[in-house]
Amino acid sequence: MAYRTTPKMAARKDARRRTLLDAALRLFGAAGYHATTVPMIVADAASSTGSFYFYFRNKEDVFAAVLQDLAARLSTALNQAIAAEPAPLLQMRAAVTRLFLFLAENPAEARILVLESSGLSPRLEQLRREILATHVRGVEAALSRLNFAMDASIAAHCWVGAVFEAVHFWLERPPEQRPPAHDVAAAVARFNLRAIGAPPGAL
Amino acid sequence: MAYRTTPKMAARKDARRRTLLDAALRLFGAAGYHATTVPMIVADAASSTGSFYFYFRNKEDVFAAVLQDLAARLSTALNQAIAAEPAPLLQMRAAVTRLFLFLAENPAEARILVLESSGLSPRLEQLRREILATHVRGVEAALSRLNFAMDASIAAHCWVGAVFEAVHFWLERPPEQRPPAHDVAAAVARFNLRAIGAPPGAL
Amino acid sequence: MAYRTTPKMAARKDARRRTLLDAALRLFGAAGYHATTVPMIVADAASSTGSFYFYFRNKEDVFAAVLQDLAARLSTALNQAIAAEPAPLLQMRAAVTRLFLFLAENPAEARILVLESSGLSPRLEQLRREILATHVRGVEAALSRLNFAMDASIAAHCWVGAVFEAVHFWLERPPEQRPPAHDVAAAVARFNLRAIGAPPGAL
Amino acid sequence: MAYRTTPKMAARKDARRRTLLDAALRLFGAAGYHATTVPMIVADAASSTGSFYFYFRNKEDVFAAVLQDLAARLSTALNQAIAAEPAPLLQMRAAVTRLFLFLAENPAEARILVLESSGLSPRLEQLRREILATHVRGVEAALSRLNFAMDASIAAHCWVGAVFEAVHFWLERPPEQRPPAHDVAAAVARFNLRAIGAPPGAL
DNA sequence: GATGAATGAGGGTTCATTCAT
DNA sequence: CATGAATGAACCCTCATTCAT
Repeated sequence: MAYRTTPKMAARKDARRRTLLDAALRLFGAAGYHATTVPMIVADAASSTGSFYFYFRNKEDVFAAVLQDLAARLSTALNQAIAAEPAPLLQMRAAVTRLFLFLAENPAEARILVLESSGLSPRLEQLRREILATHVRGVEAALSRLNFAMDASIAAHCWVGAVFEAVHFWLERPPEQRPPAHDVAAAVARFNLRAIGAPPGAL
Repeated sequence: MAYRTTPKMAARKDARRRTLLDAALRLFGAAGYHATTVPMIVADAASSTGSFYFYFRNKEDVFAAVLQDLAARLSTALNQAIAAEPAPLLQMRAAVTRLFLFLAENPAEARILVLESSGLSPRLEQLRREILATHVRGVEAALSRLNFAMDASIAAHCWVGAVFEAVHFWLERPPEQRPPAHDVAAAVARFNLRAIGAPPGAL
Repeated sequence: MAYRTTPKMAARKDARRRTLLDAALRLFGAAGYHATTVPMIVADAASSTGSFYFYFRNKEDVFAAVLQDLAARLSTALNQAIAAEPAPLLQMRAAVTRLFLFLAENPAEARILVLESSGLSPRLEQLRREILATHVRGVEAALSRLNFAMDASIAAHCWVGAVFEAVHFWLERPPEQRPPAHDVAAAVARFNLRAIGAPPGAL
Repeated sequence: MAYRTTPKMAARKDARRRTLLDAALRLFGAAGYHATTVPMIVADAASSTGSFYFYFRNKEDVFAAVLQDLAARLSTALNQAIAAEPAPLLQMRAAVTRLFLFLAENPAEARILVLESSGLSPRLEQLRREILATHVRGVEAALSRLNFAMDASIAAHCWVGAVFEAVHFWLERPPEQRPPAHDVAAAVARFNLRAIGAPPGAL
């Protein structure tokens, strides 16, 4: 009846968990889910198998945690970008741009979200799609409000698909050959805005 | 009496290879690359492990063969669709529509191209990008000829990304909830044509 | 102000040990040695791993402690039962009956003694045999005194084996299908007494 | 269309399976289920992990196979012994004797059947008990036919328990200190026959 | 060419035990 | 004395690949 859990210990615990999570993000992003092994994560985090399974139920669980962490950060970034703009069309443009830039600046996150589709468990695939779906729904809602003549749901998916493929293309090129991210983001935004029938003045 | 290789034997050989290839396509499309094992393919093709490794170097090799076979069929389909149209814009619309329909009608192929072939080995990734790039270059060339003001390369990627994501979305819904494939294909075509600045009359 | 070890503290210490011991008994009895983990015991006792290893050397050690505790209680029960009877044959009957009833009334103890403590480490096996041997020797001594014509050692083992197997059989049936414990105990006693040649009048 | 499975290959296959099975029997008998690992079995059989899992679904499966093999051999031995005797009581005596001798001559089998009770999976425990139960039912049926005044079911369990404990006791002694197996078997038989009220002349 | 038994590296995971706080 | 985070050895099992027949 003496030693309680101190705040310092809790901080250590959180730090260790973060270390593992960061290593997982890095490796999942670089090698994909299947090629990343628990021993690899553990080594990269300078931790141990035991610790890993102390903080996460299993490999699937870390991936889910990585995904959720990523979703939260992406969501924050997008909301900030949107909130900074006054009008709907400007908000949509800001959203595309920010999404592109977020992924361009965070390649690990981008690879996980955009191309790590292969053979995840239903639960993980569901989680990954949910992140996209959240974004798609946001676009869809905006499109509906804008009242252009089109199927908002389909257009929203095309919209997101266009961004992802553009990011993928940009990321797969060697860094020194990449055009400035901002320029590409702007071009993608123009593509999408024109696609939904935005007036030329809005581009 | 020594046997020489007769044409009939060569046909047999090709048939066996095809059987394995078809089984692989089916299984990769249904379960994904990682969840499909060589024993599964072999069982599905009513063949044997030994035969498998006679016809293919390894598991990655069948996947590549499946991808290439798929690419050839897709390319044929697209070229036919394009050749049937007189004007550039009509051709581009036909290409989008045909691409969407081809994938919607061949879910195994779609899953392989859109979902499964990401995040695999560099060689496979390369192959997949090649297939995509072929299509993208076609779009890019057409866009350049149309002479609209835009970065043709980026637009081409957005264009393809829009189709893929739309297909993915369409395929992941339960069949009874899917809107008619033709309608969605048309909507996607409109999205893309508008995005590249096609005159409203062309939609 | 330095604290000295007070009697109250010693009591606390013993209490904590007992809590762990009781939890271990419960779990070993319910799930068996291998399926019971140290974390499980610790959780059941609302204690901690650290405490566990303060009071016991290791997992094997708790099991040994559980066995010894059990042996002491069983021994007390048997001695009481025997002391209450005037004549040797009556005492032997009382011993069988009490043994059966003790195990029937304490299923956790029974499973540990009859089922679980076999096939473990030599040290544990040794301990279990010791407990059994104590009882066997009692029977053997009684048999020798009775002077019947037989190998007392072998008969003593058969005697104990008969009781254990009968208990096992009784315990493995669903509670609602079990005959009254007293009846079975009496039947087993008759079996054993007849086996050692007790006169029919003694049954 | 040429090489079929030859008888020679089938024989090899059976031999390999037997090798693994024998190694498993040996090790399970010596160390128990939990202390025996698949690597140990594989090493003892001079085989490989892959082969092991080619012939058996998993570790539990080998144990089941060992148990079934053992049950068949024991059953054969007992049936032969019984068939050789003309009268019921003589048959029962022969059964006890043979059971004892079988276990005394096959220590690995004995340890598996008699004391490897600890913590097996329900399925395995069920299988093990079923072997005993078969024997118990045989005894029970015989007792019922003899029409002695007793609960045949309980007596049958005591009967088997007596044999097992006697075997266990005999086996745990160093070989040079063991009394002749035949003498002990005879003593156990006398114990059991007397227990069921056989007339003194039958002993 | 065809077959399928054999291999073994390597993956995910558990859990008894230790030790800094 | 109490706590629980940290460790890592060892387990069971899968599956791509090889090779004798």
